[in-house]
Amino acid sequence: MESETKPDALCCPPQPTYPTLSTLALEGAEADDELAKLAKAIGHPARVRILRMLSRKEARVCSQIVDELPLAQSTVSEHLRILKDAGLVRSSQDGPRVGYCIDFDGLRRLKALVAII
Amino acid sequence: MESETKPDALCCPPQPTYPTLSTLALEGAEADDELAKLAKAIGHPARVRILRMLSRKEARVCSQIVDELPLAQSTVSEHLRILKDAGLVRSSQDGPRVGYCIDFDGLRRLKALVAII
DNA sequence: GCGTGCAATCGTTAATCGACGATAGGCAAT
DNA sequence: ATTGCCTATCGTCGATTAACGATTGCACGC
Repeated sequence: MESETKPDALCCPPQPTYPTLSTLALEGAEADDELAKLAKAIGHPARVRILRMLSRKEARVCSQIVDELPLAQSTVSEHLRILKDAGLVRSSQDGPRVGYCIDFDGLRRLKALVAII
Repeated sequence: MESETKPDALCCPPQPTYPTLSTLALEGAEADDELAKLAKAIGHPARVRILRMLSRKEARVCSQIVDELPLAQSTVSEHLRILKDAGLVRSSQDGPRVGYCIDFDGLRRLKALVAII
């Protein structure tokens, strides 16, 4: 996998200083595919709940998220993987635990793409 | 089906004067489910393309949409049904044809729900 | 009434998703 | 090194999705 490895006091590293966000297209076939991919990632109630949890900073460690949801640990892990693949969530190792947080770049991108529909 | 039936010069009737939009919750389990449902509806490139088409008023009649996409008529009809079920699209009969247009209430709702994540 | 053209529905198939239990891997104490 | 905890991955199963061709159902012109 391509995870981050640097631990952090609370959660993930301070975002790699948003790369090429402003140069990305908001329209066209590529943007359509990108929006579809992001939307698909939040197209499940459990994943919306996880995103909301993280955005309130209510829960960050995987086990906390598992406790909040009526789902098996493996299922939650899979939802987290989907959110991570979509670029909406970041993770960091913190000893034996894994901290999760919002990927604000991805979320901003989603909001921008939705806003201009 | 529960379609609209009143034809209109170009497309759909002038939106039934947005009902309870401002009283709907933006958070909580119901809002999560609602967002997931809306996001799922646009979680496919073809449906994003259709929404964009309609928002530009580039194509409104079903056959036009079919012509713009590399998909069979039945497949496009299914995508339109999904968008309609989600409340993102409206339809109106115009003789033997069917006009489609954005449901601005639904789209606004989607944008609002995404914006506050 | 009768064909014609357009769109929705049906029926099928392959692929993907969602969920789970079981297993494997990694890290920190012991 | 061994143990114990936490998370990711694997394997499986049923449900859902996406796509298509074929069929049905309408609304109009003739």
